[in-house]
Amino acid sequence: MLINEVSKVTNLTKKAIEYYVKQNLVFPDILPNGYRDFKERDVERLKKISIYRRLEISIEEIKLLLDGKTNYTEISIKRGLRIEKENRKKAILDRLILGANYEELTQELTDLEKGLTVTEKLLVAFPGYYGQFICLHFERFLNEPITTEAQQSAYEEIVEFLDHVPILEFDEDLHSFMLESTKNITYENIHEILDSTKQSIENVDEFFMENKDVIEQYLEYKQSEEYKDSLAYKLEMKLKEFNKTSGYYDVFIPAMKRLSRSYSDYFRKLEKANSTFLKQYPESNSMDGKE
Amino acid sequence: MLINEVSKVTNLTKKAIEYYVKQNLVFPDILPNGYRDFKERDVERLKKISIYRRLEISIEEIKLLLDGKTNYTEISIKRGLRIEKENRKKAILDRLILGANYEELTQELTDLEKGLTVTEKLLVAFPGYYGQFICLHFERFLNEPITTEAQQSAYEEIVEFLDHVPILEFDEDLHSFMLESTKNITYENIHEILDSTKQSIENVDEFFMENKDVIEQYLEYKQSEEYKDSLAYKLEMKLKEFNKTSGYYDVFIPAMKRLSRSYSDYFRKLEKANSTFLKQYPESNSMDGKE
DNA sequence: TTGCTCCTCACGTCACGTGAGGTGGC
DNA sequence: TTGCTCCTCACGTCACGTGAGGTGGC
Repeated sequence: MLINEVSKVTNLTKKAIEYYVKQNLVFPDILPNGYRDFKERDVERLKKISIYRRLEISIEEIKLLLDGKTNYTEISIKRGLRIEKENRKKAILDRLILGANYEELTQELTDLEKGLTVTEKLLVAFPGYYGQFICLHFERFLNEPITTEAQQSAYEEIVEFLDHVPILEFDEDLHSFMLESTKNITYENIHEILDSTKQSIENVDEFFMENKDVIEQYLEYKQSEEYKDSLAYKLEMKLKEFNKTSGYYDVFIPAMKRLSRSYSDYFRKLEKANSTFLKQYPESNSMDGKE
Repeated sequence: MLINEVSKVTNLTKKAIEYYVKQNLVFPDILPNGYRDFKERDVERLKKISIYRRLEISIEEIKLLLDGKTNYTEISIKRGLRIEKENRKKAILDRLILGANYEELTQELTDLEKGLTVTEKLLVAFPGYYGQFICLHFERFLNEPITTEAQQSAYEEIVEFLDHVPILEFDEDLHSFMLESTKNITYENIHEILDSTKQSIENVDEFFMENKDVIEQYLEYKQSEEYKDSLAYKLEMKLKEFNKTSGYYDVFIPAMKRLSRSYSDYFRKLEKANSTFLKQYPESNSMDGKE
């Protein structure tokens, strides 16, 4: 099929198709006269690409999608963050309408941008779903203005840490395990998970009462051979190890506590919940990984 | 003040400042050695520009803002529409996560894009606040899928109309009157106005009862000499004239009724409200301008 | 030969960033 | 002279659009 016909059936312009060919998104055969010959498989790919582009997914991300190196979840998370950011900026714009003064808005913009910097760096520093999860987790605590010297230096320490933290690399199997097990999750889902975690930490006793069965089942599973042979276990060990050696526990978490009052409140509650948990189930390991 | 110092006090990069100079956003003096000499007034402008850029306002729009040829309201409206669009796209993306099929999503995307096309063309075709108002007004009726031939041809007629409608030009005084009287309005405000209009049309009798005093005061004002000398009157006449001669009433409104079921419902209610109104206040003109 | 399709450059977009190469000031 | 600042090109970015100029197929 020549480019003109492909253009008609995919509703893409010839120039767009040429561009995708040059970007190595599709690989038509080249006929002896130099004409591009698109097969059915190319046309199908182009149709997908068309949808993705109309949803404003970048060429780079489309490549990852088509190669199975990312999933919609990652894109959805980033999109959610982008929309959140636009909403915040619009809110500031609307305060400009109401006659707020420039100094004040400059300060607010700076605080907003600092929060965004940290979330973006988290997303870059930690791979896949794990990065998305901790990104949205900490994002909730990054809306406070930076007013003190201590906060400012904590912020700088965090940025320094995230810029130099060794990249957490997963082998092929762990990576595809994570992709596969999180492929149906959206931005909103993660928010729900985070909210319910917060809820349970606020009302620890109630949570333990209500979910006694589930918790015990979970603990049992975690002791089982089946679990210890699983990729989930391998992943958990890998993350624990990384958190210990990278400075995540020693540098990042303490700095977050100094940066954000709401985070240090959260952390205190978490510690309390954890000790309650340990009293009740002394045979288990702690609930770490939820900092 | 030389560029290095300006860069420090404004927190802009030298390259950004150079770019703004080249784009004629600021006009530093040029010293005999070719160096740019920024005055206090330039620095203040650059500080504003910095805020605007951080809010993602384009250079072109910043020019209009600084020249007083637009206000924050216009920007807020466009921003609101942009965010709305991103939300809709994210919703489609999330349905991709849930495994919706491509054909279906392609159709939805197409419907979405058609709605966006109309809103954008409305914004271009009608100036300032008036365009924003009717844009958001009709936007509420543009979320229906296009399933029939009749709808498709109505859509094409609307696009054709909007692409060729003569530009509604206001003189300097009308333009600045409109800018001035709408400068404190946000995207959300317009939505509130539209919603309350809709409410009053749904419950006409109640509305007339509750607002008897206000309505009568308003009608009296509209009969007064003061009103007939005002720019508001001039604006109203201009819009009425335009709506009659441009095809707005004869082409656009009928096509909208064919395109959108919800709009034709709304229109019918509006007509009923209008005749109730005329029965009650036969001396007044009709309530037109709310189509 | 004519009219159509196909191909590959080359340049433009938007708001700068990243140099290179040259000059001015102390 | 040295080290710093200033200046003006020139090229790159992202996802194409808009031609120009040349070739292939019927």
